[in-house]
Amino acid sequence: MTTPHHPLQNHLLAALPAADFARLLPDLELIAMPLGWAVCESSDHMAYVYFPTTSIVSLLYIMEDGASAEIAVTGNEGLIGVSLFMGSDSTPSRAIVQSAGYGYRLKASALKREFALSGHFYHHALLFTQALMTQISQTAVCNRHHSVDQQLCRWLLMSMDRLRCDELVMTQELIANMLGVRREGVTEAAGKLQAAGLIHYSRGKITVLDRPQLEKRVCECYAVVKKEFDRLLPDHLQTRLVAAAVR
Amino acid sequence: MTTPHHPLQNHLLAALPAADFARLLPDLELIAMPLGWAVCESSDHMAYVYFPTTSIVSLLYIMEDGASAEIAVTGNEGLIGVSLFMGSDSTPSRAIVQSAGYGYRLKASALKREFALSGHFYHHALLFTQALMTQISQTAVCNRHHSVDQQLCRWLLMSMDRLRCDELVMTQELIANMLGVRREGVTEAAGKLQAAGLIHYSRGKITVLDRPQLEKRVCECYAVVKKEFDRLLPDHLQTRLVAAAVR
DNA sequence: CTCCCTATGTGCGCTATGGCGCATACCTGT
DNA sequence: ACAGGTATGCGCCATAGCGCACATAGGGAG
Repeated sequence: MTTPHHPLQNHLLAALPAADFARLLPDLELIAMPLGWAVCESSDHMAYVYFPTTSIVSLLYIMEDGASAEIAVTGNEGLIGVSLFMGSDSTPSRAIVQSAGYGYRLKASALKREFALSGHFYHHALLFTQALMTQISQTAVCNRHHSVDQQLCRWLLMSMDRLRCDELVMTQELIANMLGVRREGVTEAAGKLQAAGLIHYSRGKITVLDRPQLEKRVCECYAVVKKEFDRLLPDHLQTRLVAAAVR
Repeated sequence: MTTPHHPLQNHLLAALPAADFARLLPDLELIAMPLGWAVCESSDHMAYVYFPTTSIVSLLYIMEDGASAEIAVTGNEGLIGVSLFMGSDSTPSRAIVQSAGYGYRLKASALKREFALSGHFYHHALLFTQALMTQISQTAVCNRHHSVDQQLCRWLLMSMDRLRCDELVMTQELIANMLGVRREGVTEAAGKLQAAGLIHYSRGKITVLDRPQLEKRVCECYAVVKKEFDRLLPDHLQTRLVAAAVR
């Protein structure tokens, strides 16, 4: 069974009134998003905004010495390329596909045309941006105060929320890059979780076995961000209804 | 000598075309911002946006266990209350006056009226928001990878940039709260800087003696954020000219 | 079936930072 | 001048995370 692709799988697009969506549809271009693809390099002038549907994209900051840290992560609840409508068209961070999948992209010109014609898209885009700011803020706080163990739980939960399944294709090395810690630190933290029976992993594949227990171990940051996304972007229900109708 | 107050001391207001500024002027209310005042509590529904002129305001996140961490800091280059025009009217963080001074505030209703009448203000407000996102992102990265020493340098430089002088009224205890580290950690880091002759401090007053050397010790985060602010908000020169004309 | 590459596991010492308790010194108000 | 509070200094130990070196193991390619 092949998954059918549709722009409505992205919540931001699904939240648009039918007329606005119809106007945008011809400009939406399905695009495969392979693992590791740099959707946007730091300081790149972006020509498109990207709407993930089945992929997950991480915003990463790469330091001068090569060390990295994840700033935020976006799946089908949002978009990549906030700077395009915030007034600039670049940021100092890099966007990397963390989980392969698909998405749609929209030319910057089409985006601006749509913003000029109707305020709905703009409105949702700004709400998403505010939610993104919350996520970034919480990342800052979490980096300061919480252990690798807790951060791994947070990272797993956030990734699961953005996929439909309980299985992630992801090496510990990559997770370490995201969290900005040593690979061994991830090995140790993941080992604890596996010993406790919460997850199972093997050679680049992680399966979550006991999500409720993961939620017990995670720091408050996870809930804060989730709550804020739900508050600011309460379109999840609508999305599912529309997606069901499309299928 | 008393400092005369004027809304144009705030760069965002100074960047407005004369007509837009004139329309806003009657609604701008001068307000004293004493040290430690919570301009906005977390999850507070905001009724005003605040434009610092001579004050500095920190965005703080307070954790469940009481630990805190600074997310970003804003002086007369920006405003407090981004959520008001991003679509919501609250955030999970708290805004605290870090350096006493003055500012102007504007009712949410007047803000929205202005946005409807002209896009200039909106445009600058969004650019500022993007710069703020960069600052928050860099805070996240800095928290992950840099030492307390480096972060103290960053904090001092960012504070100096937002004041006109080289003297900060600030205890090490408060700095520790901002950075989210132990007070003793700040004592130690500040001690090193004082021993090296870069700063002098005594009971809640810090004087920067050798700014160039501070810039040598600071991590890359400081420059990244500064560059981004200069790129996105290149109105500093204009501001000074206007401010000079007003005086 | 075998080989090799890559992912994971482990051990060791090191350093930065946290937690705690307490000493000191300075400023301010009376 | 004095007292009291507050800001700063310091020591001690615990521990999380880093850097490094290397061992092991699973799984795909031939």
